[in-house]
Amino acid sequence: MNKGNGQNKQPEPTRSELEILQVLWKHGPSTVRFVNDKLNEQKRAVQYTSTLKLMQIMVEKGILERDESAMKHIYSAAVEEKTFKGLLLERFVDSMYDGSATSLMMQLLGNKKTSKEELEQIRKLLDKLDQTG
Amino acid sequence: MNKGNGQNKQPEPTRSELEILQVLWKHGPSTVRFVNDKLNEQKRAVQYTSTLKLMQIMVEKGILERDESAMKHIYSAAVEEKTFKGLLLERFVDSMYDGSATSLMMQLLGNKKTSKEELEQIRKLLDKLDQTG
DNA sequence: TTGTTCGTACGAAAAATTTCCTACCTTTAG
DNA sequence: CTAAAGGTAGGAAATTTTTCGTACGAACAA
Repeated sequence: MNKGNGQNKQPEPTRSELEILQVLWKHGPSTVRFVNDKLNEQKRAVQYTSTLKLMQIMVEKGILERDESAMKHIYSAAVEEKTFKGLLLERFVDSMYDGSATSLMMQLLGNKKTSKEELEQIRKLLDKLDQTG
Repeated sequence: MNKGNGQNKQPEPTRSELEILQVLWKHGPSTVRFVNDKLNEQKRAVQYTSTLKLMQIMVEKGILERDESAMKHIYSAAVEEKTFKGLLLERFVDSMYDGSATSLMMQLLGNKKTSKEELEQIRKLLDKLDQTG
């Protein structure tokens, strides 16, 4: 049981898997060739078949989807970007900041210099939350 | 060169290493026994020597420090919690949110329901940043 | 047709991470 | 003293993750 694909509960994407997801989210459904090129731009050299293999595995895991109708298979993320990142973020907060989103923000605001516009944007969001919440 | 320990640029702590760091940050300098117990509380079973080994490796990497004056070695984090987490956070933001702290916050505030107190706390921080910055 | 290019499939090697076994030393209770 | 309990060291095995070599089919230009 639990062998083929299927939308299992994501155990924890590996770092490489994440990189591939990023490309697909950013550029939409793509060929292996395209993804591989992107990776090689941003990263150290990676062989074409390595990327291929990884993406195939991700299909098995249900992280990616594949359209095989044409010879050049088209891969796309099977998980929605926002949802997925949200999940990872939550885990990050949980493990690193004891689940406190606030303390994470504190750290963030404290560390990096955020532009006035950004601060303003955040403030607006806070206001909106106050109203609705 | 670059073999023993020494404060090299952290390549990327593994998940297990992070778990150990958490314990040490939370409880301060500890014995392997203590850390192992904590891990077993929160996690699946881990053998004592596994934890030991991992912590030894971390010392070699310079992530942990060890006081061997007594028979029961005392381990402590060689990296400052806030700094280290800040670094990881920054990487997280970079890779996941294109470096935009704001969009991360958006996501965070949007997803999880944050208490009024927490929101207020953030607002205060924003004010302070406005003054100083 | 023929060979070159580009694609997938698949097995396995390589590397990195994690786990544990075994040996051996120290401390402590009896 | 002796046995039991608890430490560390280190090698090696087991897993997981990543990379690549090889085979082979389709497309395409010459």
